[in-house]
Amino acid sequence: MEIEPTRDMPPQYDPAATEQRWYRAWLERGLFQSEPDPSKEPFCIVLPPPNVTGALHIGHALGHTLMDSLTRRARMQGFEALWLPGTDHAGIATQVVVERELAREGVDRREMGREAFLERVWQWKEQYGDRIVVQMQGLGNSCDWDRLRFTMDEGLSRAVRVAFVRMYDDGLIYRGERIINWCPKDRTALSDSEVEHEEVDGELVTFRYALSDGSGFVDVATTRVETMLGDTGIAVHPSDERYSALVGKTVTHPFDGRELPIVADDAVDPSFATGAVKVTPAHDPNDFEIAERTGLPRLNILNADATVADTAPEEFRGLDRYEARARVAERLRALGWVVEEERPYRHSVGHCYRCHSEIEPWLSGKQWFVAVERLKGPAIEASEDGRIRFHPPRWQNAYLEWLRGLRDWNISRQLWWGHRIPVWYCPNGHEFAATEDPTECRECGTADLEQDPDVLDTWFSSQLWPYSTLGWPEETPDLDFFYPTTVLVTGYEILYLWVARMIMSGLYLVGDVPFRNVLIHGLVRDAAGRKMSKSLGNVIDPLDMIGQYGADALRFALARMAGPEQQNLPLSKEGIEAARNFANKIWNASRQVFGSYRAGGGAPELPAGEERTLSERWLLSRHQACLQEVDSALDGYRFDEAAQTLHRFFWSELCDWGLEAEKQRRSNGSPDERHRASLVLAWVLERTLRLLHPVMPFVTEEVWQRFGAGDSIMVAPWPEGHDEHVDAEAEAAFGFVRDLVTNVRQIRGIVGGGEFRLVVADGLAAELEPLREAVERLSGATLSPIVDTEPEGRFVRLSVRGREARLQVPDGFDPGPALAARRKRLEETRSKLEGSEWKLAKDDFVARAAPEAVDKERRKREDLTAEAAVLVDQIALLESLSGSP
RNA sequence: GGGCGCGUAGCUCAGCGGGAGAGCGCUCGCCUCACACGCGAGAGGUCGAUGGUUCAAAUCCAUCCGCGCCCACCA
Repeated sequence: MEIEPTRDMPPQYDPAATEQRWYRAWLERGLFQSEPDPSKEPFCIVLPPPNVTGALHIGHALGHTLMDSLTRRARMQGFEALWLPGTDHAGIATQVVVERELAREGVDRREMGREAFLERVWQWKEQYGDRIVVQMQGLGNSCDWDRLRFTMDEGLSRAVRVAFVRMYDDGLIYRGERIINWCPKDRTALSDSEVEHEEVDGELVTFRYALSDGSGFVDVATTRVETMLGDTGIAVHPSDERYSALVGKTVTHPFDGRELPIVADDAVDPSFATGAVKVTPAHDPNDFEIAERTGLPRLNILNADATVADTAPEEFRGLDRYEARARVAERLRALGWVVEEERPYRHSVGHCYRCHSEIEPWLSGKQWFVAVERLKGPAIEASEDGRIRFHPPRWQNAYLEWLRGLRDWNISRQLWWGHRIPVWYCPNGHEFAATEDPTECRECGTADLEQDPDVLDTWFSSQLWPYSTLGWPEETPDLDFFYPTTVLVTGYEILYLWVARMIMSGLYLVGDVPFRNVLIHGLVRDAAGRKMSKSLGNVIDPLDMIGQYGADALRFALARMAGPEQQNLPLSKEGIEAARNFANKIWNASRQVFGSYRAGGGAPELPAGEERTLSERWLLSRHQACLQEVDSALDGYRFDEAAQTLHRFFWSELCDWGLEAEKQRRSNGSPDERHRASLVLAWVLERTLRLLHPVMPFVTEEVWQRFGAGDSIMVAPWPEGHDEHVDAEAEAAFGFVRDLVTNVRQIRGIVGGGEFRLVVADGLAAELEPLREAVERLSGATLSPIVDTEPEGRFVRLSVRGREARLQVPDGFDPGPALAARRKRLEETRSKLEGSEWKLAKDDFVARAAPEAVDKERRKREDLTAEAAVLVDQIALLESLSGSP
């Protein structure tokens, strides 16, 4: 009887018709929601909040796939699993986007004023801020959307103010006048972590200052000649004999006649260039410090937009910094004071991580800083004593080194969009921080208060994310239950910017680490290993891919690459296509099972052990191995291994052998018999679907529902181990069958007409009898016990795992291909055998190698010898069949 | 200038002390009653180079070559 095609399952899986339906169902049933439940263990991941301005890119897709897989598995394992989503207000990024929009309307934000501008940004946020949320849902993310947070929510804003005030009152936040990283395009200060250093081709210009007393010159070198307009001194190393006589003298500035003292300072490297440094305290961090120590004055010669300020000689005023660079060089040349040709010079220059402009070290009045000295220690300890574990562990060193070298963090930004610094000033010179808007000065009672105009670095609010989203500073049940969170999943690019700061602030403000594990995943690249970028045109858009191949396919393609050691994850359309094919395979294998299995009656149950066939016992045993490998892989965040194990088991074992072995049995007999013959397969399929669900949520749910085994696979329990299914005997016995079949297939080569007959000894024939149909179907040869007389001339001898069989071939059989393959294999076998014999003949090996190694080598020699003999035999027989010598 | 990582089949990578592996691609044959998004059978590698340790090295050590990344206030 034929297997009836399952009526409601078309031959191709259609993700588009499936995914949204299930996502809505999950949402409606509230399956993503999580509340503290003392009867369960907590599991919590906070989503690294994407920028509200952002669209879902492939990097998000990777991180989200990993987080969703972890969360879904934890949920199935019985944890109270919370994946907490949210978005980041992303100070500069968002402000720039809205400014650009305004520019198209011909409006400058400064014209509209702070309040109107902020209103406009909020409007923008209301309109577009949810876009990325919708995109995340398309990926299948099982976030608790009822808890969606935004870094500028009322609650989180309060958390920011409370954190600031607490640190301010504790002396950890201070205001100071120090040189900072200034982005002239965004017109704001940046922290050190927001500056990206890049090698740039520039020029090293060496020029001279004349000594004021006319006794000579001092030569200095610089890559930014324009800064000489702000020079206030010359520094040399104290023990540099070339210059020791000059210390204390002055040089005269060529353009404005200022006298610049020559000072001595240890920071000068006598071996670099001329050994004398022009000191520009307002435009170089080193020079700033030299000036601090030696008392040189500061002279700021740049405006906020990096044009030359009025403090410089008139002829340079208003010039852009690059124009000024050229003009100053030109004027020096005109003076004959450029002593060397300007030399091409490759050096490292800081760039803004947002707009990529060159950063200008600048002295821009007072800025707010976080003093990191007291925060570092606990953060270092937490990692060293294992309270936080990095995956892969090598990131711990990077983290520790960064912390040890960390300097105070500039947190004030000269922007409007963001958390305004909660500090107020009164005309009497008082300054204080408050969590709520004050009405009068705390010290003198005056109502004439002015709030600091700056806002906080975006990362100041995101560093609070793991606990502010759980209700901090209130002592909420959420915070109590879910904090510290389980694992933070992120790329390495924000390890310092974000991860390290969460750890420092969490320890300081909450008193415990924010997460127990940090999973640093690699970077998705194109198939050629290049970074994806718009300019290269090699960007893979996750939304496109979901549309074309389905979310499951994209997720599987990403997960199969993502191990903690994998730094580069090359993704290609072909890879996603292969994953799509896998989803289709799952679908079709299920169709096949449901062709005989009577679905709908709940989770499949296994028949009693003695009723199981050999291939069923084999499949159950292999399934246990699969389960174990998947568990251990996922416990170690080795998604690549888990995905590959599932792929191999499902495709190469379950489908290629488990499903095929008893096709006949499942298509013969009464519906009842066919159902019984499908029980083991259905059982294994149902469980394998559960193992696949965290990575491929949609297709697994769509198929799993047909079992009628529960509300949703999302809340079905994670499969438990069944040690009693591990069956070495069945694995060996069925392994023999597989080898036998493969041997026949190899000899048979091309499926031609005529009858192939597999002739075996009586004992083996009896053993294979229960598998007769499977063997015949899979090998394409009929099985028969040995007959009294030798089979007629046309046969090939087989030896499988030391057991003999003969394959009788039909008249028209062309032994050519098989013959060629066997000859090649014989050659290989002989060369291996030679190697093995040489090894065993060597006294050193037998005497010094481990006894097991020698035994193994002896067995290997025997196997190879036998194999070679069989091959010689086969070749002779095949030759006689073809009539060639 | 420090630190980390990588060079294995055409491509992307696994293996990390004892018989060279996977996926994709390629070749050949098959529309075999779940799936051509499929089935079966194959081809393809001096494991970057040199030297060392070892009975034994893709695997450990050293040096070199090539590539990538992170950190850094050398004008």
